[in-house]
Amino acid sequence: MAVTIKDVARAAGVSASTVTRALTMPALVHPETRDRVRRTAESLGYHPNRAARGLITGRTGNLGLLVPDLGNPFFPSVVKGVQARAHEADYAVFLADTDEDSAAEIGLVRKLSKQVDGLLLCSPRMTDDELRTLVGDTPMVLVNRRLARVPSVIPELLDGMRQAVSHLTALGHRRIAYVAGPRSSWANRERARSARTVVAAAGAELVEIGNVAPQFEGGVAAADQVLAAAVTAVIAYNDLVALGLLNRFTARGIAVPGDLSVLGFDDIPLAAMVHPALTTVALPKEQAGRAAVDLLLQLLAEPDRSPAARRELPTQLMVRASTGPPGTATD
Amino acid sequence: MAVTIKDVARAAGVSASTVTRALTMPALVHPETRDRVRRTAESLGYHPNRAARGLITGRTGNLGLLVPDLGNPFFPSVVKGVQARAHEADYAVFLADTDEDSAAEIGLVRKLSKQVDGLLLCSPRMTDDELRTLVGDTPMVLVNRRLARVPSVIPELLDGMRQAVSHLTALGHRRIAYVAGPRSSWANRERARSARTVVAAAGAELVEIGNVAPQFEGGVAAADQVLAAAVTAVIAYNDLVALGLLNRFTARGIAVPGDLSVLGFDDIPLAAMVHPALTTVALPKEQAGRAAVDLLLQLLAEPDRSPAARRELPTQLMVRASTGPPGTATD
DNA sequence: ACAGAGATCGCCAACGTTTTCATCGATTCT
DNA sequence: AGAATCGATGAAAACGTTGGCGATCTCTGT
Repeated sequence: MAVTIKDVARAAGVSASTVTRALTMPALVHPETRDRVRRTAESLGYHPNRAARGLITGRTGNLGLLVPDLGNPFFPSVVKGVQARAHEADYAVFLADTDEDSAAEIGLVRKLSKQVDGLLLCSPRMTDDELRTLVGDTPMVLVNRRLARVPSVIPELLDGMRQAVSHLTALGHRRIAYVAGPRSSWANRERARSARTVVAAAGAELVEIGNVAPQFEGGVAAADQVLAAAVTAVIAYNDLVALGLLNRFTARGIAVPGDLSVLGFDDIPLAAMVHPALTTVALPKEQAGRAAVDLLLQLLAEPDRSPAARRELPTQLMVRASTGPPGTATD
Repeated sequence: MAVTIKDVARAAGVSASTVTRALTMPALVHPETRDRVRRTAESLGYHPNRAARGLITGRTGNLGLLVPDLGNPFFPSVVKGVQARAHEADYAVFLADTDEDSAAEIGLVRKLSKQVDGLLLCSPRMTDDELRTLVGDTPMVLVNRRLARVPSVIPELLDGMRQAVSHLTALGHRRIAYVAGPRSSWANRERARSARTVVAAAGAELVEIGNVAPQFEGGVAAADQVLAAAVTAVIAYNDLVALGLLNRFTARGIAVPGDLSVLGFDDIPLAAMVHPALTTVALPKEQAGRAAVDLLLQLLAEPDRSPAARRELPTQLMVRASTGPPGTATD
């Protein structure tokens, strides 16, 4: 079988306790024996059994990460950030995809919470109340959602929306549509609210359309309503929806940005690959993942302090080819 | 703290062993006590401590999944399939992204192998030799790669390529390019080989270009070489590369499919969203993930039998708008 | 009625680690 | 010089579960 701590102890001529100490509390053993123990451990290929360690310490060395839909390219980016940071800290991460289903989400939180030291909930779809009942059970941090008393990492959406709307009004747009995402999404509620605030402040008019699914199909479905709304620009809940709009507009012969400017949110890699390239508000994705792990690790290290740390990460407008002055269609 | 098996035992008036048996070997206890134990366990909210169980059984109840790049939409689909099937079987899955780096890959296999019952390697980039040294250490199954004596789930690439080339030659193409992906990718070697075989069999001519990174940028980089090769159709290593080609062709004013037909591999969701929609060979993604878990679970259940089970999954050509008869550009 | 078989269950050791607690020199302080 | 402190180590208990072994009891067949 695998090499255990006793094997190392025997080979190094010390007790098991000393081996443990040499490896995890180096200050407590004589430098000479410490090195000897470490060398023999190394040469024997010893790796502590995490189950045994977890049994006594109560820690698993694992983190859990829940995302609504890996199919939305936004989330893989966050996952990458989480992974990178977690592996640096020698944590492994359980990933679970909830398929945009809040019931599945709750079940997975319950199930995973026993197997991890802490949980990362990315854009959870459950209600605030449901979320609250789960908090306290396990250390957790929210990504892309805010809730009182719960640590979270969120983007500066209001500022992102301000950049987007400033861009559009500077181009001359005065009547702008917002295609809303899922009602259960905090990000959507926040974006809608920001849009209202910012558009009003700019003295322009906002038309709200939706809600639609946060996917390509949602955009396709909303496109005709956008056209009927007689706007000159449309801000989509996210890039996937924006791509759906773009697709349907192309199919109906609407020129973008000539007839209609389209603006997304997220800046998924895809946004720069399509034609016309999508103007969008870039959200920090990998960075959010890393920050969330940092927050969680900090929480695990000092459980009592700072009940609700919050990190707000900057956003940035990426101006590409899908936005322009209104009414400049060439044909 | 958490409720342990002793709490349940005390509450139900039996010994800890009986609780264990009532829950995991129901046949061994009297139906009446079994039900009583189960009810009290339920009411106390008892869940066995996995670390303790793992310590004695040597099983973790975890699976590991390695993918080269979550940013490639192909992999999230596989991941989804793996997750779904694993959760059904009450396994949790560790996900790790190797960033297309074979060294990181090897390290992660080593590291994860101690924390899981089995490993799923999706499109591993390491060499056959490296792979072989890792096998035997931990039960593992390969996805999208074949190696003697190792269980694997792969797509019927030759047949997929045959469908693709038949489609192109039926349209009248006689000189076809293949843009190769990473040299370290088995899938690429296999696709290239299939392309040679099938194109030759069809009496057409194949021009090989590359290797490029399996990403959008790879396609962009290869596009001009494709144009210089004077072909009428191009088959890309995968959809991402195909999209890169498409993008660069559009930028250079090349009409697709008028001047040049473009064909991809994978059928990532994105393929249907772009304009023109991409003709591509659809690979079973979620299905491959599920099949791989099935194989692994079967392997864990009966470690000795069938040293190298292999599942080959069918592929299917999705004809969309990026392919057509050669030389029909309208402008 | 009695031996043997089968069903049901409790006791206890074991899994590999961490963590007190105790031990034993060696050093420092008074 | 004796006491107190400190540094380094080992012995043993504990973590929560499982599984082998044996004890008890109820049947069955003779």
